[in-house]
Amino acid sequence: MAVTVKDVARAAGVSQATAARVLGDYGYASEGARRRVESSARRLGYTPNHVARALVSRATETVGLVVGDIDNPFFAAVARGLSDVVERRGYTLLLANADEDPDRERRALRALRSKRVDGMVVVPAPRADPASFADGTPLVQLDRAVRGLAADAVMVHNAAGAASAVEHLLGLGHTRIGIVSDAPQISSSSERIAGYRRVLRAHGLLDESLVSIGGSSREEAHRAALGLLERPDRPTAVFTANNFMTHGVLLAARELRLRIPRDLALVGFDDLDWTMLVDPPLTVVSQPVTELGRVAGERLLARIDGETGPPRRVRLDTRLIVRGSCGAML
Amino acid sequence: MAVTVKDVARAAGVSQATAARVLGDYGYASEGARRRVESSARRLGYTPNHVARALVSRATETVGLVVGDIDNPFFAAVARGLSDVVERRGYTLLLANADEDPDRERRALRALRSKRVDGMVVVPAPRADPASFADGTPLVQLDRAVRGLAADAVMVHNAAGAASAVEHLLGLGHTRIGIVSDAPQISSSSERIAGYRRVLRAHGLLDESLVSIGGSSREEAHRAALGLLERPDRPTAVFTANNFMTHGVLLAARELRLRIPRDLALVGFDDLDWTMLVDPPLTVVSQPVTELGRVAGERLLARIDGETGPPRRVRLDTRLIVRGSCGAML
DNA sequence: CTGTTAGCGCGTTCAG
DNA sequence: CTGAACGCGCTAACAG
Repeated sequence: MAVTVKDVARAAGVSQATAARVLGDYGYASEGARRRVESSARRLGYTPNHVARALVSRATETVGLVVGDIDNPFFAAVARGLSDVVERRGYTLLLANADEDPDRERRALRALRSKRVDGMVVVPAPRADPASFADGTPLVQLDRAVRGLAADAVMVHNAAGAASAVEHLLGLGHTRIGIVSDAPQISSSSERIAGYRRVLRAHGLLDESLVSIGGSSREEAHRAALGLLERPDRPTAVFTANNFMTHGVLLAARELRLRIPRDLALVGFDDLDWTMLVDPPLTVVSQPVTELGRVAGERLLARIDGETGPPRRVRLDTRLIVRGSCGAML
Repeated sequence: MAVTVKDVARAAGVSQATAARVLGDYGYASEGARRRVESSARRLGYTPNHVARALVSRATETVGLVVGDIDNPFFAAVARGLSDVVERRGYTLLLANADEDPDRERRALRALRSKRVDGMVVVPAPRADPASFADGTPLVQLDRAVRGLAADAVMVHNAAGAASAVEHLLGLGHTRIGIVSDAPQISSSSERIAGYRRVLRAHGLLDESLVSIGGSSREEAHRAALGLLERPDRPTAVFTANNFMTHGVLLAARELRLRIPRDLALVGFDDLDWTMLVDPPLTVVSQPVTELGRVAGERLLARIDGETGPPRRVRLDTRLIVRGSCGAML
């Protein structure tokens, strides 16, 4: 079916080596040979076989991306940023969903490794096993870092971002501030929780009964939020550690007929398309998600290009965007 | 760096062929040999080399996905559904963004072909060139179909979906119903526009000045919506042909201080996470997006498995979900 | 059951 | 500048 270099060579009346040289654009070739080869390649519809090329060059020009779920807008934006950067260099993205499950993640990593990706960026699952990453291929972690894994990582300033949210709420006069987060086994979440705790503790306002920690899905966030908000002594403000948690709180607030911001102030982590479409528009800690993917891509390309040296950790800044979900400043 | 079958064979004291047989799990091997090979494979940390395997088996166990932009929730959900189906069969997803640009699409297709994907599902760009798809590898189109391209396609009943939206509006007493859509070169959009026109024409209410057709981005949709809604004789209801258009109309309505549904009724095509979070919750024509990806995956696998026969077109149903953006029934 | 021998398609010496 | 010859890592006959 597929036409090979050999076919083209025969048609052009040259050796396979010569044809390979002009098609692969390396080594010498006379003007005449080059023209003949190129024309018969076009005529026969030659398509280079990357898998054969990869076998000898030991480079697939492919990078792997392992995320929790591409259907989560955070991961989708990351994928976009990464894809933009690596595609410009001729790489293609191999995608795998791990669903925040270490086993699926291990399998995904094994598959990518078998396919001999030139490098990979991974958003590690909670309780990920550092050993499953250990092997020669360049790796950069994104959003979270696995304990005991010596590899590049690009993340945001999670603690500072969370702190900015809590301080904003404090400045508005709130004293009972809750948090809804997913598992602290996710390093970014644990850093956000830590930032939240640090600020409240400094103000003597930390109340552990207002800390609600649950699963990673919208549904679990919804349940967690209900648990926190149904109580008579519910918090007057809530900080959510990621977009799914924000979604869950919004749903719960609606069910309990809590008006935002009058009955409940809200600051979410991560900005999304729809945060300014809801009523009131949401005050959020925005993170440069696409940029996260781009920076991870650049880091990875640098490693693929042979950069050595100790693991590098890059932190990007978050930005508090004040909209309407906390009411007006006093 | 990488340990090969030959290395394992040597360590286990058997021939390379025998080691290959147990590692590849095909052909005969005695219990003893199998054990020795497996243990040395584990000890050496053997990872099968899929690129070598693919070279001889002529199957990469990889399928390509070409979408407009993975950052669009519609495409992300499609990717998820497709990924679920093909991963279960051991395939991995190779992802490419074409940004609704035929040139980028052509390049993406060429790259995927070079990488020798076993098949691909493509959401064709507007004005896509049928010729760029023509080649042996199994292909299924998703959401839209290219004119003159004889290939499987899985789509929704676009015209019927649009009609259900317009009829809903008509039933509520609206007589000036507008539409905001992206380019009709996208077959799904043109079918939605056609459905809209058909119903209104049947009622003698079609007014071409209420038809607003623009680009595919949120920004262009926003501008188009402003153009339609700023006029004194603006429509009392709008149907939007996809989620970006819905976003644009919502933004424009807010800027013009049009209250929904009192000043403007809205039905959107495509349901999203946030449609029930906005106020009022949006009435939409919901399409089974993840299912679209799954069905495309099954179609593709069938073709990869050797199914022959004429192109098959599959249409999935949409469903009108009535929420609050059109007000109450009279 | 096992080892030997060929390739898969392409990049890469190394003589001409 | 060009061709012959070899090897990347693995699957696939085919004799033993």
